[in-house]
Amino acid sequence: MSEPEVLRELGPLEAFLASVSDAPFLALDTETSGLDPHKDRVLLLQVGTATRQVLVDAAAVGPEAIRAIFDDRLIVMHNASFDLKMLMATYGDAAGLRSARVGDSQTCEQLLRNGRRSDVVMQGYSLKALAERYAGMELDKSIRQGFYGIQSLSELSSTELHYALRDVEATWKVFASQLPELERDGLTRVAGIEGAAAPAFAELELTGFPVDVDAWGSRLAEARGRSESTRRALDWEFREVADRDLFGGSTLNFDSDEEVLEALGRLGIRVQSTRRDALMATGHPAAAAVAAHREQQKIVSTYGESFIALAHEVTGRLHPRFKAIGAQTGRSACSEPNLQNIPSDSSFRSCFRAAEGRVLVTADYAGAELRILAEMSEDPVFSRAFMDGLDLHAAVASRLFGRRVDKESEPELRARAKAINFGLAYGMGAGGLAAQLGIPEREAEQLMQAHFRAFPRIRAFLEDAARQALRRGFGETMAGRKLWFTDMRRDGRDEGTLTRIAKNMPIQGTNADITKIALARLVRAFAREGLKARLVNMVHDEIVVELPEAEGEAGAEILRKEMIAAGAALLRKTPVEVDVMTSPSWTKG
DNA sequence: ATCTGTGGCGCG
DNA sequence: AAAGCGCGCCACAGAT
Repeated sequence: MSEPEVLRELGPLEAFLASVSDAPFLALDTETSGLDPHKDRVLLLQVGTATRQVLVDAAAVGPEAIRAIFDDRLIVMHNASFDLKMLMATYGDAAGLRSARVGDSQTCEQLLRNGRRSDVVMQGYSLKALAERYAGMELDKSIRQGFYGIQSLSELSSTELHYALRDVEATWKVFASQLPELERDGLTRVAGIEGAAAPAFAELELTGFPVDVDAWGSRLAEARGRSESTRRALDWEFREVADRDLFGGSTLNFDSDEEVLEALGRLGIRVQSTRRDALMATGHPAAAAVAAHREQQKIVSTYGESFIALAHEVTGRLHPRFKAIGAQTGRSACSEPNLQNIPSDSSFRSCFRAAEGRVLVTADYAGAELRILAEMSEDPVFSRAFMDGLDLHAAVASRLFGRRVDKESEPELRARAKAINFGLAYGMGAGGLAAQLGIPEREAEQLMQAHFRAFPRIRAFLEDAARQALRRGFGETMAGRKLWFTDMRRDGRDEGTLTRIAKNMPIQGTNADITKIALARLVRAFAREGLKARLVNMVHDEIVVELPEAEGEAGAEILRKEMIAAGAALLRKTPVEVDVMTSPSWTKG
């Protein structure tokens, strides 16, 4: 085996790029010294096609090499956001990665397999697995361990360099095989959306969400105080039926459902579950005390030490992992920590503060899912309400209850309509609606009937979505993202659950499509306008950006404009509204 | 000592 | 009081 050549200058790289200029796309891979862009770096760049690849010493070249590679070409990576994140950290803004044209063989595979049996059976979406399936190539991923912790390329063996080249070859072949399949399944557009959003997800992870660790600690201490007090209340409520420890507290473990149910039973309270609503429905103070304590414990445990310990030792910020396709609907997911389930009141949210001299701009789509439902169903009342800029829940309430309803005069009726809009739209039953509204089931039943009479298009659309899922075997969003139902019974999901998923997926998934289009447009717009704005969080229909105070106004306008444009790209008839707020800290939408 | 599944609950 | 959908994280329980 000959020693692969490692390029160290721009000239030879440009010559190589010229020699493959006929290729419809190039594949790119990197080898890094580790996974943390704030501690590790790119060591090696590999770029090429199925037949020709080169290696580039990452330390020997500058951002102009990255620009030369990307240069408005389609560049395909496997799990693109990781490579982009490392490249952004290594080469900075001058590399122009925020305007890159990107394809991602990993997300493409997720799009192709979404809900299909192979999605379940296949061992993940690793390049190794796909290379085997698509190209019959054997990749030995253990070789990659050899790169971690090394200081320079000279430590790499010729074997390791050959393996690095094979990863590019495999990525190219996999993507080339995926292209006709994407075309066949009508997924080309959404594959483009996912690729375009990859730089945005890279930026989200790289930049991180700025958090005031001291302020967080104070909020946590307050929550602990409340937790101690709810605990004392519990000890009192259960004093007759629990043993005491040395300090007079009860020895009951209130985190154990079994023990709690048993103890409640000894107090004469029969309840089937320790869910909050079940406890509250008993009307017993001891049950309410359990619910109150659990609420505090949830805060202390989920948003406690382990959460804030994730603040990065170098940046002091939270750098979560975003899964671009985290749900079968197409939604993203976030972990370590999850920044998509921070309590919505201001207690913890206000601890997310922009760095000195900067501000946060928070922008969220107003009523996104209901606008999508209006667009897809073409229901005249829903559509008219949005076109006229009306309050939809109030409009629906007026129609349902036969009199004028607005937020101020009839908050109760409006709240009912809101619960109906959100619940019934996705197949909630009369029982669920009754529980939600605290009304008898008979009344809920009548409310449902009235809703379906008043909005026949909503019902027809949802039932059609369920029917199509069974007949065609898949549901789809407005961008063509699909979820296959043919193999979903395997998960032991019953017919009812499947129809509800079928009703919900096009709506939730279209929302995800729109937000991803917006993310992609935003990073490009910020780069184009030369702003120092950075994406720092996204929560399904909300995007948070951090930028210098002086850029605040311009940045806020770009956010509004690009998010609205993203909505209009899919919703042709229904107007989209975006609420934008600028503040030193994260504010509730 | 770890692993897996479950119930519960934070968010959209 | 198993059912409106989608996540991730916590603690428990039962297993290895």
